[in-house]
Amino acid sequence: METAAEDGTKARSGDSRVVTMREVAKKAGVSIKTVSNVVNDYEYVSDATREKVTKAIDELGYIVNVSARNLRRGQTGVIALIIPDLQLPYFAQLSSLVITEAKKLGLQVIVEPTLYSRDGEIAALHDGRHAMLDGAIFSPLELGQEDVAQLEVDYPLVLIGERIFTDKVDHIATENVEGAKRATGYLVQTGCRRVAVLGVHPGEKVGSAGLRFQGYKEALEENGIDFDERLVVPAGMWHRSDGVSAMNELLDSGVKPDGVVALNDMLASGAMHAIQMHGLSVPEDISVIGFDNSDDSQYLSPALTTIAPGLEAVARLSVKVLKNRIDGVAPFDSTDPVFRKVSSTLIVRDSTRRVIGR
Amino acid sequence: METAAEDGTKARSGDSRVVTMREVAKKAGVSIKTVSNVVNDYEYVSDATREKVTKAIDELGYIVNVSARNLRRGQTGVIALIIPDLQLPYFAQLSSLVITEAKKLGLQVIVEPTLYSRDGEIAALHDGRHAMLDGAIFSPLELGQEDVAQLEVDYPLVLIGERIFTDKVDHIATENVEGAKRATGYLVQTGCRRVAVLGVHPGEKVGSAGLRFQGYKEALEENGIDFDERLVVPAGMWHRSDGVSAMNELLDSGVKPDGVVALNDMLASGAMHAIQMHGLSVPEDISVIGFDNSDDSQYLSPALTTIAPGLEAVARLSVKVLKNRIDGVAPFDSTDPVFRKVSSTLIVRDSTRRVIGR
DNA sequence: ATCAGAAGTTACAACGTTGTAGAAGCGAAA
DNA sequence: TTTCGCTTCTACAACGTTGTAACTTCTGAT
Repeated sequence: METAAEDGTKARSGDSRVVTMREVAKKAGVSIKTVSNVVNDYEYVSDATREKVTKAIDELGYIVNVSARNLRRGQTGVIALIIPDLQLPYFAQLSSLVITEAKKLGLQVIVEPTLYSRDGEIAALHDGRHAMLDGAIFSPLELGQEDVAQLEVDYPLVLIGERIFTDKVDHIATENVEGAKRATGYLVQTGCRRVAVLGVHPGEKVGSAGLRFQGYKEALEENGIDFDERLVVPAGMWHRSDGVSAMNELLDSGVKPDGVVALNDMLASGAMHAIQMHGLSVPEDISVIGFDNSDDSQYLSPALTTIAPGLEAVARLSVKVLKNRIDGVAPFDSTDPVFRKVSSTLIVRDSTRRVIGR
Repeated sequence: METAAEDGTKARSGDSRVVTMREVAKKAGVSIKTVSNVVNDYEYVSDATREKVTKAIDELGYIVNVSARNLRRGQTGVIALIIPDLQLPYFAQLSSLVITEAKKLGLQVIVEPTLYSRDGEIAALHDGRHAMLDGAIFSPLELGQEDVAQLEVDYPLVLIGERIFTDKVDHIATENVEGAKRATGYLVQTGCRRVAVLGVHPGEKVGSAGLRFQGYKEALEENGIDFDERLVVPAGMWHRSDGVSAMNELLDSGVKPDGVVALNDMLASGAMHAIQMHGLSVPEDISVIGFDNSDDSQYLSPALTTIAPGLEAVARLSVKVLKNRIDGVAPFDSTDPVFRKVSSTLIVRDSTRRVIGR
């Protein structure tokens, strides 16, 4: 079954030796370089020659040796996506989209989960493995504003998210403030006057929790609604069970909210559960709105109204900018680092009441 | 800012040229091959030389050029993981584990989602991109028993899951039958006598749904409980909302189950919701048990009792077997294709009652 | 002192591709 | 006819590494 080759190189198991350009060239009766030219769609190849070569390629089942090409070109066509955890729906979705976008541009993706470790993030950025990567997209979770220096690496890097802000690295951000503002504003439009917020991280400024909370406050202010400290419920983690406890805490405390802005969909899911367990109904008694438009938010009962942060655009833009950098092209006609904020969308489903007067 | 190199090769942006073994060798006063030997931990290098070289490497900031190594060795150290969808928690978890295991063995992973397309699966298996991959792990969803031939590829391939069975390819399977049997048996031990099953795919034999349903039936038989067709609820999809509808259907039909085996955790989550919306409680009125031990099953209310299919083991074994094949080593001392079934575990949480008599 | 064998090191030739530079062919302008 | 420019094709030399085989040097047994 195994074919052992004469020299050190191992032949792939199966029937055939590996075909090289040399053999294709011989069969087609042209030079190796001409085969290369055909493979790379070089302009100045006559139709006759092109056809001869293509035929030979097909007959021999030739495929380019990517390692050799990489060596010669000094590139690999592979980028890294550095994220905290592939199991978090948000990042699973992001990864999926990045992989799809990268494929369109002929890039492959190696996903590198840092598993919530600061050292993991630093290691991923500086790891020698990058020797074989053309660039990286990085979504920090542990690294913060004080670690800006870590981002100065010697390969193309695109930053996503809102943990760190710097003008030295390309950055694709999402509308955390604006999104939460829109969510809160929407609840107000539907008639809510006592809007609670779940999942706040007290003291945090930069980072999803801080920014989303800020959006909540801005919306209240714009709508002339007084901020009420008692309607603010912190939650360190953003799992479903944290939403359950936070909501229970709120309901048991006696304050009666008529709307809830959950800082992510998991919290919203837990909150809805807690509300229903209290014998109240969503959205009649209390409206609930989430954030992220995670894959299963539409399958909750009731289906969750939420903010879609535009991950597709984040994926598309970050891959595009990275690809430009790799190719030495200036993205968006600017040599400076790019900063782009992707706009969010309100997805209205059944966990909120109708807008008044429509 | 950009440094343009003299010849075609682009230097990485930043201050330094790329360092090669040649330069390290010169600095350390040894041959290139000796540097290579040090880098590759070759046994017969004197301590003095090793130190000289290591020092030079550090000072110059040398890292191996993986493309050159790949070319020379005929390998890339990269494997593909072909799965239906990275956004499904089950596959996100699997991917995460495979990446971790692969890293331990010095392999990198390219995740290739086929997005529920038959052509996607076939393309992923036969794609020319595999030129740069050492092997692949494949979890089929669309391909079935009739497609066995598609698995005959000329690179190392490890199959996981239960859609296809063949003795020509290494295969790591999970205990679908046994797991569902254990789940059902456990409900019986806790006193359930009218155990419903949710998510059945009528007519299916191979595949998770068919196998898990079979386990359910075997458990009933072993426990001397009559099979009741009315307690079987089909569901094509396995989303949370499908669990809600299936459970509603069951409860509204008048049959009164005292236990529910949901064929996955999402269905279980939906089922619990429906039960609670009917004013019944879990587990007092109806026990619910899931399957998969998905990441958030512990965060449901109540926390879900479920079957953990041993994905860590699947990941560990599949990567190990693949690595062995790549290295030309016989896994588990057998040259024949490997077939291993990973054992499942019952995770007892709060959605089921206590075992009687304990 | 001699010699076998192990330990330590090295020169050389690949691995398969592509950039460079230039040759060959050909038609049109001078 | 010569010259020029364009198209088409090719020889050659890298890219940076590692396997092979051979060459030293050293150790210890004879």
